[in-house]
Amino acid sequence: MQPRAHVTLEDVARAADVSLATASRALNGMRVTPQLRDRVLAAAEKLAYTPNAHARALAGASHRTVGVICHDVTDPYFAAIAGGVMRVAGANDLLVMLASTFRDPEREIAYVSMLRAERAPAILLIGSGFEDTRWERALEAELKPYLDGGGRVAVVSRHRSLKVDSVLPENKAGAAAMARALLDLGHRRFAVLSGPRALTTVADRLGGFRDELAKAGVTLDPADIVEAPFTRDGGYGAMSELLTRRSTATCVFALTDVMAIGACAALRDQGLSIPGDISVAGFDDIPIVRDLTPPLTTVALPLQRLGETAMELALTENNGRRRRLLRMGGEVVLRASTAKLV
Amino acid sequence: MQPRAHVTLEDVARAADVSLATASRALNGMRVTPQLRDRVLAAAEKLAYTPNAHARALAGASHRTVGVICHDVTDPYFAAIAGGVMRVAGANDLLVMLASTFRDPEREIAYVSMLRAERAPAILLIGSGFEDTRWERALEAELKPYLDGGGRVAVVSRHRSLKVDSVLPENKAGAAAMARALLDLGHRRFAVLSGPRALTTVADRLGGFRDELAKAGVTLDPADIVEAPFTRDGGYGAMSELLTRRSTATCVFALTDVMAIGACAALRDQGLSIPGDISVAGFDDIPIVRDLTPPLTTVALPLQRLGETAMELALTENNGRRRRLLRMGGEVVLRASTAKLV
DNA sequence: GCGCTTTCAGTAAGCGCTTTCAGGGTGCTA
DNA sequence: TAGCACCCTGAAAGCGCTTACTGAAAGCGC
Repeated sequence: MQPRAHVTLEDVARAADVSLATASRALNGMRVTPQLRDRVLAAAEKLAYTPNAHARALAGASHRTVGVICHDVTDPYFAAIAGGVMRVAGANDLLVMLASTFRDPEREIAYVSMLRAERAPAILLIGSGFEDTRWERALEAELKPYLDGGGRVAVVSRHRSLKVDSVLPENKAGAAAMARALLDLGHRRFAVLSGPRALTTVADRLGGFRDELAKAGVTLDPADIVEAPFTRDGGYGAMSELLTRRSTATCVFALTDVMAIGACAALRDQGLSIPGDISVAGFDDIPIVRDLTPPLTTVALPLQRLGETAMELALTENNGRRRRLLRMGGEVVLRASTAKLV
Repeated sequence: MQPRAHVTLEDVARAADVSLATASRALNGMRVTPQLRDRVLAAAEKLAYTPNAHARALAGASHRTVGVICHDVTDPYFAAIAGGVMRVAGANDLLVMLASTFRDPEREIAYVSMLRAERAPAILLIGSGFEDTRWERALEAELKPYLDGGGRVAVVSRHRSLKVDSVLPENKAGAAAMARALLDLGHRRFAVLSGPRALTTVADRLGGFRDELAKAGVTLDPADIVEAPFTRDGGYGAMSELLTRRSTATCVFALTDVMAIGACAALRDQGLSIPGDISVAGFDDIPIVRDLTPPLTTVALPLQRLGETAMELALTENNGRRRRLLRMGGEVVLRASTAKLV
């Protein structure tokens, strides 16, 4: 016998010989005579009934799937933050819909639109905004009606003009602190492995680093700044490029740990020792970096907490006033990948 | 002015002075007089209209969100597979809903139920099944009606009794190959860092390893098998335990790379050298292991392809006959973490 | 110019559920 | 025993959209 495509509430009601309303109430735990309730539950069980979430959502029941949009789930930085988001979501009995844009602004907007269509109660944007006015406008155009409709939005990282709750990692101050720490170690000649200029995170970290160096009278040679994708291979390529340029830097600052890992691989492949020949520092403090050899000096961000906090912001009312959680992390963690210069 | 909670198709139709049906057709690209279509599109744009996905799904339009359930997104193994899934999904214009069960069987079933309720066109189960009859029954009970209703399911890793399309990594043969490779290096005394016995993956890898050793007349001392969670910290703990037990093993085989990473950290913390004092091997070949020092010997699995293949299986018709893609990966990659015993 | 097909807009019937509203028992008070 | 308040159940009205089906106008051949 070919089973019906979908068992509906009506089937259950008929099997239990009650009305639709009673079946619905029994299934949702509202007041119903125990006898009837048992009949309904038994029928539902026997028919392997699953409510149609769409019908339910359409009929007004609030639903429990929040959307999280990040740049790349395979990047440990986002994975760690997503882990935090999911912890809090799980504790609140929420499903998480995780989407990966692969850093394509268009796709990011498409995802927001999709989530809006799904009437997700909350949308979390994890990851840097783009310094791109056209994109900002489009995103805002998408978000505005969503917010007006009662949707909740929270972002991790800076978005220039978004009027939403934000969790802001200490990118600028953290990079500045790193500059100071590296200067303290005696370094004077630096190279930076940078990411795409269009990301606000890049602007903040690079700016913070450069400005702090400038305060100490150290300037960053433009030839010592290499731009590459925010990936392991991006870091590898950028470091290789730097080596072919015969940079005289004694210390390389990678704007993310993931890039730093690639940089270390490139250096190893060239037979250079870290920190003997050159020091390497990163940013983020993703879990793996303490297991590297040498363990990586970096700027620590409480990644999991970033995610947890964002989710909490999205779950609590903000009464229309945007909240900004600043000063998340930013302490320099000196490990063995950076050496003191004598 | 307080905007309406949600702009509906009716608002658009009214603004464009056409009927609901015409508005719907215009928005969906069906044949409509250009003049009317433009009016509808302009109205939709002006009102920032987004169709309600639930209403649309309910009204019969197929929808484009597939569900992926994995054990832990923060684990690079799953992240890599998920990356593959998303690549194929993206190419087919599908949204991916990624859920993390944190290895809780109950939660896994809850997620399947949820996805079923959402009427997702496909569900992907990434990660080992549990050797637990009760759980299997429950999962099957959930999946059966879904499949009967036209849902598509694909799994990565072995599930004992699920009649669905499967992508099967070479766990057993891979572990056996590793045993042979390690024996060839001259090792005779092994320890294994194992995961939860309830996982089929554990049974396969441990069994394959042990059986192959047995063929060579080498037995695994039960005291040299330590069971711990499939995480970095699990590996760290298991290795520490092994050290306090004063195991005489010359080589440690961790059932996953992630555990191996933890094991290496534990060894380093005890001042032991790899592979000088002890050799370490893992399983999976997650991207990071080649950047470790020393790089890790492991059994290579084409992680991204695993995910891509699973998604492809779910997207193509199987005409009711389950397909099983075997022999995915399983080659031993010898790196510097294992030494030849003289 | 008439009757035919063809084209395209509008009307209305659901999709499966929640929830308001009304009605009919029941138990209590007077 | 009549009257009232309660509590439950059932009928029915949507939620916002898609898609037959209907019907009018326009194009065509003879």
